Amino acid sequence: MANVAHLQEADIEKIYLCPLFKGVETAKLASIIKKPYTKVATHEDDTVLFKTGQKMNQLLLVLDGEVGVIGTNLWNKGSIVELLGAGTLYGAEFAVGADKKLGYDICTLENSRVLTIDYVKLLCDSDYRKIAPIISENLLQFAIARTHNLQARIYHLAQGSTREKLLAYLSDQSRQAKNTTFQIDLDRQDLADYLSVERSAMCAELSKMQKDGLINYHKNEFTLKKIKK
Amino acid sequence: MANVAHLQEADIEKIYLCPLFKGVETAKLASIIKKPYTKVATHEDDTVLFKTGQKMNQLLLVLDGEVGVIGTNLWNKGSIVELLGAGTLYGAEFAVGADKKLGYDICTLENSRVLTIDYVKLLCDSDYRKIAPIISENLLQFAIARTHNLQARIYHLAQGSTREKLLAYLSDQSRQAKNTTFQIDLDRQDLADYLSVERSAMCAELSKMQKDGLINYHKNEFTLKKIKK
DNA sequence: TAGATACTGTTGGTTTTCCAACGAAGGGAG
DNA sequence: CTCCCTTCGTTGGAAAACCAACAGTATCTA
Repeated sequence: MANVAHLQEADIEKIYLCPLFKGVETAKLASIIKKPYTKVATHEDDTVLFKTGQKMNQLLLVLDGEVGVIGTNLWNKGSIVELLGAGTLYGAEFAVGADKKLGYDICTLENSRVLTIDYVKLLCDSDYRKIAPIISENLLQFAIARTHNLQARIYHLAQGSTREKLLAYLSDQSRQAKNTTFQIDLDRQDLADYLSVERSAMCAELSKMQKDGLINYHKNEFTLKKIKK
Repeated sequence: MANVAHLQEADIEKIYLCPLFKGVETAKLASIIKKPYTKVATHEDDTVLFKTGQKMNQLLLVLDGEVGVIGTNLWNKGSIVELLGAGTLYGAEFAVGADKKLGYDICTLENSRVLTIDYVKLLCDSDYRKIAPIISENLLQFAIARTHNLQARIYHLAQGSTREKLLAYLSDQSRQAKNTTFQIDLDRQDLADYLSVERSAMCAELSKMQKDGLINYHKNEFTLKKIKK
């Protein structure tokens, strides 16, 4: 059950930090998030915010808690496609283009506070129009960054075995860090979820890979032992 | 070894059909593809066109043949992330934004004819500037459509078992067709590649699913037997 | 310091997938 | 029609992943 809530100081910060709003004057942004088409609400865990097939006409910013993007097949079996933690903005893609039908359920995974912006109304707002060019540009950057992230995950997920998934993921992390030694953000469970494998099996595979001399690791620090060719 | 080639009548058609150029006057488009920064070349199969880590400064349109996007890990093991068949445009994402580093190899999988547009030069062309607003808008649409496709594939790939992958994929196809009976575009091998499973194992699983009363199929026509709940 | 609470690593039995090989069912082409 | 070639389905042994249960380690708090 949703309850109307109010913006707190820390929330404003999260809004400003959204890539979509980068470069927008804070005063102008502040005026928008005080309009009536912007709402903040608290939801219990396991609350469905938007349902598959429905028209998506809201931007959604998670202020606290965790929200999941859930794919559901015709036999009503659901699975988490993406996690939206605090500070994550979702739905910007739907603000543009003809097909605004949502392909997933959006559902709270914990008690959460969520800000929503009705962008049909937003687009009509004359205050918005002043910052629209910046946001349009940001939206393009945002969409493109997203395609890169999604394509990377596809590369990782499409590998046949757990070992190959790990090697693909770790290789990309190493490239990003420009170093064969680097830290990763995810803990074992989150990494297993990201790669869609069992945590325990993944741990075992990491052990083997270390024994086989491919990698070294301790906690979240990994070193890749590239073979000369 | 790349050979310079020339545009044929059928090629022009493929260019016009690119979503990126939708709504652009054909005459204006024709003038651009005759500029020196647009090139057509034939390549033997297994030719690397662009390499991981290199700066991507070209749009790439496959005119004939097949080109693969290949992820390669630090141990030089490669795997196909995406297939680019005839008519496919690749690289538009890289024309915008700061990080233009390519994360994959682009490599021909057959003898292919490929058109490339150097977009650094393209962006400077005064003829291009006249159509730039349309292309910018198209690019945004293109990027967004791409995020939807990629997210869908992630949903399918992230399923734990072959059966679940198939159910997720078929459910989405059914939704698109707005019908529980529908045809799919992919043959068995392509579907198995898309879902990253073995073809034979997938065939066996389809059989079982039919025996279990979940689906019916014949060749590429499937019917989903949704359970009432 | 002791206890509670994550997070990580290990192990063994069960299930699923891979893999290679083969048989069956369709199309063309000669 | 027959032959060739491609696609689709089946099968059985080998390999890998799942799963549950448990042991080790670090951190935090009382």
